Parts: sequence; C-alpha cells; structure tokens
Amino acid sequence: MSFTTETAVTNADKTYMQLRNDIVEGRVAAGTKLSEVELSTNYCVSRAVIREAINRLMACHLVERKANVGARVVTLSPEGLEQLYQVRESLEGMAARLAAKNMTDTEIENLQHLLNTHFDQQVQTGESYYQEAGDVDFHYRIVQGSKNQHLISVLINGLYHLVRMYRVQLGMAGPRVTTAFDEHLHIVKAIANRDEELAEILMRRHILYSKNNIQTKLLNHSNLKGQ
Amino acid sequence: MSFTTETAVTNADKTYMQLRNDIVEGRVAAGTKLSEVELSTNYCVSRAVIREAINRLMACHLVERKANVGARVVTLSPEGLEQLYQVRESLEGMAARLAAKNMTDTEIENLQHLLNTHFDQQVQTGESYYQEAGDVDFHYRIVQGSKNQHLISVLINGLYHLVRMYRVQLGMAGPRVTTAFDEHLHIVKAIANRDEELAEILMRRHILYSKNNIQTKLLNHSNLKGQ
DNA sequence: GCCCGCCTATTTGTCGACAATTTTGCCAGA
DNA sequence: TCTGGCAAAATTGTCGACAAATAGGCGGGC
Repeated sequence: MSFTTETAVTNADKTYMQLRNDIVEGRVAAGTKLSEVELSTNYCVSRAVIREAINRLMACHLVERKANVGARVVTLSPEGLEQLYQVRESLEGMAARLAAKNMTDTEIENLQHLLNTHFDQQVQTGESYYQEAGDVDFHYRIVQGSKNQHLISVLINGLYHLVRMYRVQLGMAGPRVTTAFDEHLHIVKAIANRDEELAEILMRRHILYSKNNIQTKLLNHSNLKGQ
Repeated sequence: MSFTTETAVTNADKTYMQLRNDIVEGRVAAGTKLSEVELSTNYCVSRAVIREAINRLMACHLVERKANVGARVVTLSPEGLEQLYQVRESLEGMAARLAAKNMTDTEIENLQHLLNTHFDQQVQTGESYYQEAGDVDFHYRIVQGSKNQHLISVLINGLYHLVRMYRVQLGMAGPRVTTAFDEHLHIVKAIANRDEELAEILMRRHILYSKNNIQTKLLNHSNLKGQ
C-alpha cells in the first residue's frame, strides 16, 4: 500500500526505524535522554547498533547528542516548528516546480488516481483515513517526482520525520482535512498542466496553511498544559 | 581565522573530518571503494570509528553505501552538479532573505568588514586568496545569519562539502573571482538595507552564475579527458 | 566452449569487554 | 549550613574478535 518502500536489510536498519517510529509517535517522549545500554536491552541488540541508530537519528534532527554526555530526543517548540516549515515551504515549493517539469505522464496519472482513491475513502469513511497516510503519500510522490536526489533525501529521510513528529504529538485531527484535499487537487492540476510556477506557488501556500493550522494547535496545546 | 569553528572532541570526529577532507580535496578519488579495514589501518583507529565516519559521510552525500557490500565515494557528474545547485539556489536564497531579517546590526557590520578585508587582499595579492576561503566564509556567515537551525545544518554540514568537492576537483581558478566579489557586495548591501526580497534574488542569481561558471569548467574538464 | 553451482576468501555486520570521560554522592573544612 | 574537592558509579568512546553475507574462482556438467 504505502508508497515509501524503505526496506530494512540489516539489523541496524530495523532498530533505526523502530526507534525512529517510537520517537515520532511519542512512545519515547520528546526530551528524553537516550541511554545506550537501556536501549540496547529494550531493543535486544548490542550497543553498536544502537549507536548507529542514534547517529542516523541525529542526521534527521530527531535527536541531539553531546560528546561524552549522551543523546536526547529533541524538544518541540513553536520556534522549531516555524523554522522547520520555513525550509519545508522552500524545498517543497521547489519540489512541486520540478515535479511539474520532470514527472512522467503516467506518474501524473497515478497521482491523480491516488487522489481519486482518497476522495472515495473520504466520502465513505468520513475522511478519517486521508488524515495521515494520504497526505504523506501525496507529498512523497511530489518530492519523488522532482527527480532531484538531494531534495528527495533531505525531505524524505530528513525533515519529514520531524514534521510527522509535530503532527502526531499534537494529535492531528481537525477541520483542515477537506480543504487540504482541494489544495492537493489544484496542485496536481497545475502539475498536469506543466505549469511550474503555479505548482510552486500552490504548494508553498498549501504548506503555509498547514503551518498556520498546526501552529494554532500548538498554542492551544501549550495553553491547555499551562492551565 | 576561519569562521567555521568545528571542534573535534572525540576521536571519531577527527577521523570523520580527516576522511571528509581527503575526499573533498581528492586525495581519496571519487568513486573509490572505501574498505573499512584499509581505512582503519591508514587512519590508525578501529573499524568502529571508521564506520561512524562513513555513516556521517553518507549523511552529507559524500559516500554511498550498499548494505553488506560497502561504501563508495560519490562520483561527480553534470546531473549531480545541476541537482546540487538547484537546491543550493533555493536554500541559500532563503538564507539571504532570512539573514536580511534576522542578522543583528553588528553581524552585518562584521560582514561588511570581512568584505573590505577581502578587497584589500584582492588588491595586494592579486585576488588569489579570495578564491576559496573568502567565498566560503561569506556564504557561511549569511547562512548562519539566517538563524534557522535546519537551514544551517543542511547547508553547512551537508551540501557545502559536496559543493567544495566539485569546486576543488575541477580546479577552481578563473575570471569569476572579481565579479563574484561585486555580487557579494550587492548582497550585503541588500541585507544592510533589510531588503529581504532583493537579498534573496541577488543570492539566487549569484549562485546561478556560479553554477554556470563551474558547469562550463566541468564540460571543459570532461572534454579534455575525453580526448 | 559455455554456463551453473559450490566453495573459499574477503568484507561487512554484530557483539561483548575495556578505556576514558562525566556525573553523582560524600566528606571535610570553613 | 554551605562550598569545594575527592572518590565511586555510571555512561559514553574505542577496540578486537566472532558471525553473516557477498564476491570471486574452480570444477563439473551440458
């Protein structure tokens, strides 16, 4: 089903993905200290593979490490979110522009088909599915469609995990879903028309809206906690 | 002197930097297979720290690894250069815009002072210095001035090494130097005026020119080799 | 002569133990 | 009681050895 075929061949790969998911989905809380021995017992692997996993997590900014001290899961903050979405807007805008230029016709058709599927599910199940996986899938395809290796790498195995972490931990479920679907539709249309400039503009807008949406959630969140 | 204070505390840090420099500056040729045992004897450290170094190099796209097979230094190609400069243009353009917004007045003054220094050296020594370190320094400061942690990380300990690799290995010395200085001057002026939009535009242009310059060199290079 | 499968050799992946550094807790002195 | 420093405990950094997987060469079969 999922578009992201991230095949774990080695043991370190699996551990990395497990730990990454556990962090993104909050089973390992933000700000937690990551003890190597503790993790190695929990995940039933040696410290070496834990260290490799942590190193990779550092590369995608999910953990921070100080030499001879240890690694901590990053903490989420409004500033961090702002900065994250700043670069996301820039990079994904560019991805959309490149996708309008470089995607093959069949890839575009598949993308349109994907949106149709989402629409059907949205009608049937009351738009619960679209939420996570659908949105993720859509953005992944655009990024892949850019055919730019650096872009793909930075976004897909870099920033996106952090984006997901923000979304998951703030409990994403809201009125944004339906409007996001329309935005996706327009973006695909621009790409199908090979209108690079419009594709970029729409994508940047789309992400800007998304940021505003999640930002208000973050404020509510901290307000609730503050009380 | 150098602005980039990258302090190596642990042994793996040092090895990573050494190996990285050796790759960037061509002492380890592009496309070379990186044997872990060989490297561990060469650099007088255990395989564990070599593996960590290789992992970090993977994160900044200087080497590629296949599981159970090994790691190779990336190969330079016109497509790779194109893709690299595409994202560089986008990200550094954004960095310039953010720098115009977020740099402190004293930081801007320091930047202007830096350019003056470069100008003097250019006059005295016949612009040989400006070449490498000066340009690097300039761009580093702008990026840092953006105050965006993700941007800083992706560029400075990600793409820049690859950029340097392209430049070094194609033997950068050319007529571009002086015009680049003028471009830098205008960018700083825009930043000093807090003109975000102009700063971004000028920076994007600057990088575009730089790409064209290096691209013709790459063509000459491969032509020479082809004959 | 060519192709397929096996076997060996080399290389990578993983592990547990040791060394170095940091943190924590305790004690002495003011 | 508070502060400074020393010592012990815990944690990270580094290492060498073993396990697993791949690549290359050899021989047998067609």
